[in-house]
Amino acid sequence: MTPEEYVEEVLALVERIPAGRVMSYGAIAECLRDRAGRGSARYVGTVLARYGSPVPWHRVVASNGRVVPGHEREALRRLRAEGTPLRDDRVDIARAMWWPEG
DNA sequence: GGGGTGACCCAGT
DNA sequence: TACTGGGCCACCC
Repeated sequence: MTPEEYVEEVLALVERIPAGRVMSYGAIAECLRDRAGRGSARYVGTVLARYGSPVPWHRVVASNGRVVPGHEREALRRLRAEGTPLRDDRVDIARAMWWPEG
């Protein structure tokens, strides 16, 4: 599997995250590990930094609920609009975390 | 082939 | 709660 194909897998998964829910970088990496056989939280972050603009990237947050560095305002604005559970400027991961079925 | 670099994660303080 | 150090992994010089 080429890096380009891995990017496509990441973007496709991010697109499946429902409004009002989120996934962490680590969760995405672990989820794709079965399909792609590789990948890490760090690399998922790198992929979204470079290629994430077309997808709902604001639904991807760090495992501690912190939103995307450098895009806090935009991310929080969109998350609030979707009704994502927030605690101050962080996502309430326990309530918002989403996993694909299967 | 070696080393630098992250939109990370976790445990300890 | 905030900061630190170590581990991590794939890409890219």
